[in-house]
Amino acid sequence: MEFEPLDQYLQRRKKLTEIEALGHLAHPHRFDWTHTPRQILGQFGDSTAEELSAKNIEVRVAGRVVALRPHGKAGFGHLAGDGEKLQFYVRLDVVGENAFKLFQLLDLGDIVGVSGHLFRTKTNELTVKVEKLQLLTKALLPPPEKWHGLTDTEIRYRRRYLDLIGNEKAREIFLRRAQIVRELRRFFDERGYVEVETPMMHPILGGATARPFVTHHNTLDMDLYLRIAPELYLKRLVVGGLDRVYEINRNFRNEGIDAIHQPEFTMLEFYQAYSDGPTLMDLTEELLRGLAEKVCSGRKVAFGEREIDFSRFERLSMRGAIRKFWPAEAGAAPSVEELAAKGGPRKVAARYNYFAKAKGVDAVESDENTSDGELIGELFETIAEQHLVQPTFIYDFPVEISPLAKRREDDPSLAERFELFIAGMEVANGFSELNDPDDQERRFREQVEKGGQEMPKEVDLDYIRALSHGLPPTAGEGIGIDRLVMLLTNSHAIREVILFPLLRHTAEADAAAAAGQETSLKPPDERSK
RNA sequence: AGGGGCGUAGCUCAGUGGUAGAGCAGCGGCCUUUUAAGCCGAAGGUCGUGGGUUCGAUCCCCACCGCCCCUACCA
Repeated sequence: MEFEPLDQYLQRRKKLTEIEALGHLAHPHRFDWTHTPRQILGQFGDSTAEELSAKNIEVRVAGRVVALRPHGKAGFGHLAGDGEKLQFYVRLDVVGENAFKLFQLLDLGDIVGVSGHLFRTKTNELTVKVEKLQLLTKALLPPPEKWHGLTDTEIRYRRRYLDLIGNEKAREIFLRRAQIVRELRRFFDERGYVEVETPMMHPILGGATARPFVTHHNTLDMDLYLRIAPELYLKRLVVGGLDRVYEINRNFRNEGIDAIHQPEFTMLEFYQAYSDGPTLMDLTEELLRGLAEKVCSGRKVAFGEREIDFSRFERLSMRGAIRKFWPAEAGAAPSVEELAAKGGPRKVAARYNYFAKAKGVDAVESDENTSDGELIGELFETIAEQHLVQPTFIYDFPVEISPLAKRREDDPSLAERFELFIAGMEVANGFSELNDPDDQERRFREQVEKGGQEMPKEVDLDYIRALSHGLPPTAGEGIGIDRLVMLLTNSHAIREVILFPLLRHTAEADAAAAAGQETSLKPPDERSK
């Protein structure tokens, strides 16, 4: 196989042949290093030239060649490893003719090991004076352009390895993502939660409202859905006596792709028996504040032009948010009574839409079947959601749009549910879990009757059975990890925080398919010839 | 799906209705403390694809393809 840019690929192959002719192995098995570049800079970054020569420190260090500055019979280069760059200095009279020829045949991107003593150059840069140079791997293709890094967003996503080599920022994002996930685990582990893994392939759709991906198990001859949420399995575990559980894993939703949506995304869900929604709001605040402090070293986090302040979380009821952000030009904001009255939300929506049409902004969408509760949800999303930049909990969701949440004791039209919004994005969703099997079965049946691709086709009877065995009063919550990582890394597209985001398939793949190469996932007997 | 933007050397980008330009990378040469090393030299292009207007199109027009952004579904 040959790759573009072909001239450089062939040139590098030729150099590799020359290197082998010098007696070097193309792919040696090991290199006994003593330090990584990061460790050397960490340990000796403060040592003076005198200290270094007095201590006579010998190191063996490996990494990718990211800069080369040959000077005739000597030369400098930089070696990248472990996220740091270390300079090395090669002299013909030190390494000898053979190794110096190897140095001259090096290309940017090659992986080498150098052995030698540390010193400081004229410009006071900590440097390895190379006594022995070894090729560890030849790079047959060149690294990204050295000034601008890799800027083509498509290649950055499709060939993330190049993005990681060429763009320090990309590397930092994914290291921080790992740190965030580590802190989340620590937070829940410390509080006695058990981490579990529940099925990714579900026989019945449930746990959220979304269009699913469908797959098929051949031996069982059974259609399965890639899960849209783990919720119903996690609550089964609480029935089973795992009073505190969490899962960090992928969900799959067959919906659109944009700056804040990817078909597979990572969700943290956690459940806690003998608790309720309002308690989780406090816990969430503690969790996110602590994360910001640990990961971003402060409660105030830059996000684009704005600054997100995790020290204070606003709390607003959904109806209150509609009132608060009701535009003045649309007349008097609706009263709480009007929003709560039967048929009230429809009148309010009509009033808003009259304004929206005149003003040319988005209207509230509904039809004759839209319930009061659904209209409240629509009003909220249209009027308020975009304004929720600082961390804000919205609570008191209509029960119609909360099929798995417990009703409020004092108002059965409202669910004891909240969502957290930051920078206009929904980041978390939590509630007191509905644990009345009769009410749950009724709501499931309503969903099935309502129909649609995003609704279950059948009632999950085993889940009702589990509830019938008794789910303690429980609170649960889901937090979108990708969006959280966006906030804490100042990233404005979800693709920046997912290593290999899904993209349209490539012209390259299409060409391969056209040329008759097999790219289909169909079983062999169904493949076209 | 609709609206907007972009597509020129391997990369980052200039540019013009009259046969295409820089820096970096690559190639040859000089250079034993450089660091966006430097200097000299040569090479590199179907200007996204197809059609149209024109004496002549990379440039103007149309269509298509690809990517990005916004809007709609969605978390």
